[in-house]
Amino acid sequence: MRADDETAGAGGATRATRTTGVAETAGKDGKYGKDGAAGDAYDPRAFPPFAVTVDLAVFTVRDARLQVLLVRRGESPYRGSWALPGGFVRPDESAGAAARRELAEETGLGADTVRPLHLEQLRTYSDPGRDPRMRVVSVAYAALLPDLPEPRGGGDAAHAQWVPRDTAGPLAFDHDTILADAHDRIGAKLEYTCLATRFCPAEFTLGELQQVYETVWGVQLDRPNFRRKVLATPGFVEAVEGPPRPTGGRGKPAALHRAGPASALHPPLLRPEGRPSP
Amino acid sequence: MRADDETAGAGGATRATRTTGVAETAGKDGKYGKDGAAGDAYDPRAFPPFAVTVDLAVFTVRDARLQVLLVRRGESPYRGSWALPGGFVRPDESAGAAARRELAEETGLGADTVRPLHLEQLRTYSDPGRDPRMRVVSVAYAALLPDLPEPRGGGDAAHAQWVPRDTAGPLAFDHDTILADAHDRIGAKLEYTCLATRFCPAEFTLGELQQVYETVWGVQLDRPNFRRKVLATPGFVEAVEGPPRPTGGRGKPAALHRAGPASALHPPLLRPEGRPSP
DNA sequence: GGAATAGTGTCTCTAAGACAGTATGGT
DNA sequence: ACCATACTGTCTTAGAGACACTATTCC
Repeated sequence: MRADDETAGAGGATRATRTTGVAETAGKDGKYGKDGAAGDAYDPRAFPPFAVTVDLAVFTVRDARLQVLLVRRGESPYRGSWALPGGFVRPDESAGAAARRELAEETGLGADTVRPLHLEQLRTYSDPGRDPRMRVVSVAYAALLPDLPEPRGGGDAAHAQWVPRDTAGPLAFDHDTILADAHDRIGAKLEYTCLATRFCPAEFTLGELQQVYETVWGVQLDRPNFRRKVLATPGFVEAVEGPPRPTGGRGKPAALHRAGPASALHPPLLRPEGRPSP
Repeated sequence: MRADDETAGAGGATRATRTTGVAETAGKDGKYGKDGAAGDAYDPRAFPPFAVTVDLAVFTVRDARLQVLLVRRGESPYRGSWALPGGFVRPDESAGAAARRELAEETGLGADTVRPLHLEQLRTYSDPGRDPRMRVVSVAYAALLPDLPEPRGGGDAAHAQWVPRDTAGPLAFDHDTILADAHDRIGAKLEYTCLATRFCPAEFTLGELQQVYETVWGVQLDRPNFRRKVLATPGFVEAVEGPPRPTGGRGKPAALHRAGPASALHPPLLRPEGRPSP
């Protein structure tokens, strides 16, 4: 598990710009919304101004590898570097809505396709020095996609691209940290939730589901035991009637399943070796 | 487990004010820091302005009850209501640093006392309608305190007060949700981390540690089994040499322990009944 | 002695790890 | 024929639940 607070933010503090004296005053004793020293009249300028963005760590499993959606930056700083997709939160939407909107834009998928996808708020990155130009607070989200037929549509999203997670080189800003946190979180959630099915299409084989676990965790699992565990967990998967599906040419075709109604796994499906993060 | 995205933020959208056309433009195609349509020159006003605050869910176990630190609001809206302590993030500090600063201010504890305390970022609340006056994005933190000798110091913090978690009535803003999320998260983290020792003083008995689990989870645990599990987990607790401590008058004095170097529990200490949240 | 809490020991049962063996498809 | 994958079954072991029992203190 990753250490998870950025409390020691003092390192970036000297570098940060104090934009206005007004802001400083508000932070010190105005304390908007918390105590009443300033009285009821509210001055919209009496708070420190921040930009709020969302950053997305979008994962899929393709070709037995964990892949992440990246964009190439077209402007400085970090011009030419890879970065996580993302953008501004608009004045009239929540961060979650912004994340879903950005996901649709960057993948080129339609709103209907994006709606049922799993979007999970990871954490918020707020170090004063994380963007050299100004104060930006970013709410990070992790998204899980099945390996969709339309890789990234044909719209504005032509610059977004799937990159294997382990070759995702140095990214812009603090996006390496965000990506690592996202990978950790997804791996941990596979243990005690039914999240893995979100990496799979509507109908999938147990081999494909096992592939998700093996790819995200980077381990090999025993097939009979995996099978037993999944089938013994009520509501994790449901058998689909009908003919089995051939598995990539070779071997016996496998029975199809779909995601069941359960969302949590009890007891959890712990990864081998005990340690939560590799 | 609690549903965890606020994607359906459209409900508050109609109520929100569009402050500037500039902001809207920035959100639509400026996309600061993501793509290069606007060129390299950066206009500090070309982003939607947000206020960023931190909210703290500060827990302790006292008198065998889970208690949370609340403040009473002195101004509208929600004047007179209880609320979570919190305040603005300053221009030169991270949200984590702001949370630690606010924790020190609200509890009246010194910076040295506050430094080693566990502060965990929960999630960020960003619904456009969550504050009726303006757009405020709040990063929520959970903090765990041992039952300290100085309940809340003697400074500005006279208005902060410990309240039993189950009687924490309707709170201001969306603080009921934040508090519920915080309780959920703390409960879940007790299962697979050594966090429980953070509720205890430097030296504690196994009975006190068990009391933490029972209080946060709201269940009864079998003492021998709890003992066996804790002692069998390497690095969870260490025996302290010296005389045992009498336990509240009655009964045999208990041996003292201190927190060990481990941070994760493998395998986890699952709560009874299987369900993650009560 | 009785009540209360600390601590030990033991039996049982669940579920995970390991792995042998069978079934059914492709080439 | 051979290989690859799907699926079944069995043995073993780690660890949790349940609970009987002993130890030490205050009243």
